[in-house]
Amino acid sequence: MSPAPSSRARGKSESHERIISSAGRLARRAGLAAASVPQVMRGAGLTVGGFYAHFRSKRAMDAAVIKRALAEVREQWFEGLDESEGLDWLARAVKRYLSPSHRDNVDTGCVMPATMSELSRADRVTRASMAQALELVVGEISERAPEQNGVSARERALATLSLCVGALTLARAMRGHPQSDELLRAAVKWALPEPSARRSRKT
Amino acid sequence: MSPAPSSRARGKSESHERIISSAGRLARRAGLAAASVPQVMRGAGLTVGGFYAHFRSKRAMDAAVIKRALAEVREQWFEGLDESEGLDWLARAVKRYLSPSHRDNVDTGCVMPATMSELSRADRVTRASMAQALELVVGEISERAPEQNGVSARERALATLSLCVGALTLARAMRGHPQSDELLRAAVKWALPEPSARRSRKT
DNA sequence: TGTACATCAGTGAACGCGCGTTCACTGATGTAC
DNA sequence: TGTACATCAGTGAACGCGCGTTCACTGATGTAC
Repeated sequence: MSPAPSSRARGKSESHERIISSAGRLARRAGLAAASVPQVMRGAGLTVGGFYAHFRSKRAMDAAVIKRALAEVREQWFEGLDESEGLDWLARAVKRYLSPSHRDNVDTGCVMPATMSELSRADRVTRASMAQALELVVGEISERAPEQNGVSARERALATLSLCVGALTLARAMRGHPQSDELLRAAVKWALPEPSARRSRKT
Repeated sequence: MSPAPSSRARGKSESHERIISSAGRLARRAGLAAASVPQVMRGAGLTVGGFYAHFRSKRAMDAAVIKRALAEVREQWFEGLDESEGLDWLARAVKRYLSPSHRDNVDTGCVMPATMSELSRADRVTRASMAQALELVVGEISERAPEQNGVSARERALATLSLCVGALTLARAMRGHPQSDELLRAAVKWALPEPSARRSRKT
């Protein structure tokens, strides 16, 4: 009557997981449009035909993938910085986000630089999925970001996120040109005014 | 021997112009990938077959379109702000760039939010075309941007551009949600610290 | 315990579509004599 | 001035390809008796 999840059902949810993770990898590398159904399924070790047992449409998968990938963005912002607080936490998070290694590590890095343009043109479901996930990121950053000179923690979180996403996207587009590194350094400096400048030797 | 440009030649360069401008419009609205050869030619009042008399390939057109569209970005940053200088100039430029009307006016606005993700994955020619055009924008903003608290004019130009592009892209993706306006306001505030905050009532 | 049937995750071929690119052509314009 | 030829911007049909989606099917697993 209430059948426990059979091993078959577990098999399916494992496949579902592999599909989403394959799609996330492709979306980070080449955008949502390049995460095509055949490519995604091949990346998951499956064949095209099985796709529609997992998602109603390609768009439905897009929405799910973005929700997942933005949850991973949130994890990455907080990962390994548990012991720090306030400006110290923000400085470490921003410097990590705007590092050359994050710029060069497209496959496992933040999904936003690779997909924001597409997302701004996506259907309502995908964008709602994104707005909700992004609000979680902003909310959690706000709880830790210090206010400064009449800028609230939430305003600062929104501005810092914009600055970080913009700078990383531009830096990736300029990859191979000297302006790319220069841009990352300038963005870090602007995200973290005076106080961190005093002890920036540490980085 | 040196035949003056005939009316036929003028006809061709006019077509060339219409093709680039059609592609620019489509790229702003839906990205470079959506600016397909048939769509671009239709928008220029021509048919597919004629395309390859104007460009060697779709990629070659992409490079030309981005160069043109970024030159227009430069014009738009400076347009109508001739009489102002320093922080006053920067404040007006940033507020205009991060205005709700620029966010909503995708077709004629800045090309970057619509194409940066694609550009970071484009071929070397397109990216070189972009890097060169972007350097011009940054250079000209640097000449007018005021330094502040040990941040040079050039660093500030790079950071401000990153912040503006990131915020506009995110705001467009969040269009329809209250966070969209909130994000634009927070980004303006962060781009223009204390001095402009004192007289921000004017806006 | 053994047999017959139901379930259902996944397969693989097929569809119509728009893409980038090619090419034989048309027809208006410019040049030579 | 009039005629024959060359030029060349643009046309439109065709190509092979990968896309999103559908569907009849296979075959392993679970259930009933």
